[in-house]
Amino acid sequence: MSEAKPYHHGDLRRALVESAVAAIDEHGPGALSLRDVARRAGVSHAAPTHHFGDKAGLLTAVAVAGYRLLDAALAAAGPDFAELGVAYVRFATDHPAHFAVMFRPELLHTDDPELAVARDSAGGRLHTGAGDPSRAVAAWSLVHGLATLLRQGAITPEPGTGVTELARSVTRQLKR
Amino acid sequence: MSEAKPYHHGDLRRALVESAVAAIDEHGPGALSLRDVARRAGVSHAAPTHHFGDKAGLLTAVAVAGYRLLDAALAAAGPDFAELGVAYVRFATDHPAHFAVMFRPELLHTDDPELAVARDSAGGRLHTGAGDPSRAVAAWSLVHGLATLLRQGAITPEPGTGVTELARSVTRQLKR
DNA sequence: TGTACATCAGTGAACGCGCGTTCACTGATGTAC
DNA sequence: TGTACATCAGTGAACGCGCGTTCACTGATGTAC
Repeated sequence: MSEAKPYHHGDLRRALVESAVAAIDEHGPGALSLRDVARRAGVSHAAPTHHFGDKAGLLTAVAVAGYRLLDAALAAAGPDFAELGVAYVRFATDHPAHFAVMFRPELLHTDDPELAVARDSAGGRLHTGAGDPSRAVAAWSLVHGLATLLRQGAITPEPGTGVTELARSVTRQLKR
Repeated sequence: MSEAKPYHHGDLRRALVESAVAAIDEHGPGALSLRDVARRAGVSHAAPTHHFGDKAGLLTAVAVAGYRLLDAALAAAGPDFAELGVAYVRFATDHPAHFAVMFRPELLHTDDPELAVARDSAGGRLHTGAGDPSRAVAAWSLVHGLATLLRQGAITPEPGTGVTELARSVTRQLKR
């Protein structure tokens, strides 16, 4: 509650990731600037570089956080395929910045080991419910496409219905 | 064949759109710069502005070209839903730059009338084969998701099979 | 056939801007003794 | 309890860069008479 701003932030790394998410929500991952992130967090413009090395490092941290959130959401949804699909779509609409960054590999340090671990864990959950490979590709395509089109506003849920219902009705169109 | 470069290009507008497509293929639509496009076309850096007004104008021209290409591809595919889906996925992998720009509305002049006409024409064809609305959303999500994931390299066709076969096997997973 | 003039296409210099990154630095914290 | 020192976090000035856009301009073409 003190007015005086301490020299040491305490948890600047986390704060910078949160500022980056806010910036991406507004302007997209391609337009992210380290200086803007620093401004949002109220620190000097060189601070993000100090913590993440470079811009791709910061975006990689956002992607890792995203995969962990997705992993947790899929874990909570249980093993049923339809519920996994709904959770995937809900994750994309609830965390659009994370979702966007996760699928922009050209902006990331794709060789980051933490990233690989987080991605593989979430990816594994996604495959559990699918059945044969062809069906897995179709299922992933279906929910990924719906998530993408919703995020872009190309599709909007009908008034009175939510994302969850829409996702459920769409996953039902897949053969059992 | 003359070495001398004429002052007037003849079809610079078209050449600039093609240069833009090449640049987007390499670096993505977000990283497009007018000066780079001009360099590729061998003209002064102010020439693109002369033709398109601003950067969004150039990207809008790319998007319009993309919707017209998609429209033609869908028309050639005929009315069958599965074939429409295959054509959609093939369009995305054959013309990744166009496809990317078409789905980045924040980079475009979305109120451009030519854009609206081209988009609606292609969109209309896509809906013809679908059946009821819920199935149309599912079908679009399915092919759009597959196209997106293929373009990002998140999914790759198995060795020996092509995009067409993969698209067909995926669309088959949708209920009749 | 010739000449004047309007129109359009493309140029190149100049501007101001925000950016990523580097670097020597200072403030704060923790640990050894 | 005190003091010295190492370590880490964050600063702020400086750099060079590529960018979009503006603007007065020049080269080329077409049309009127």
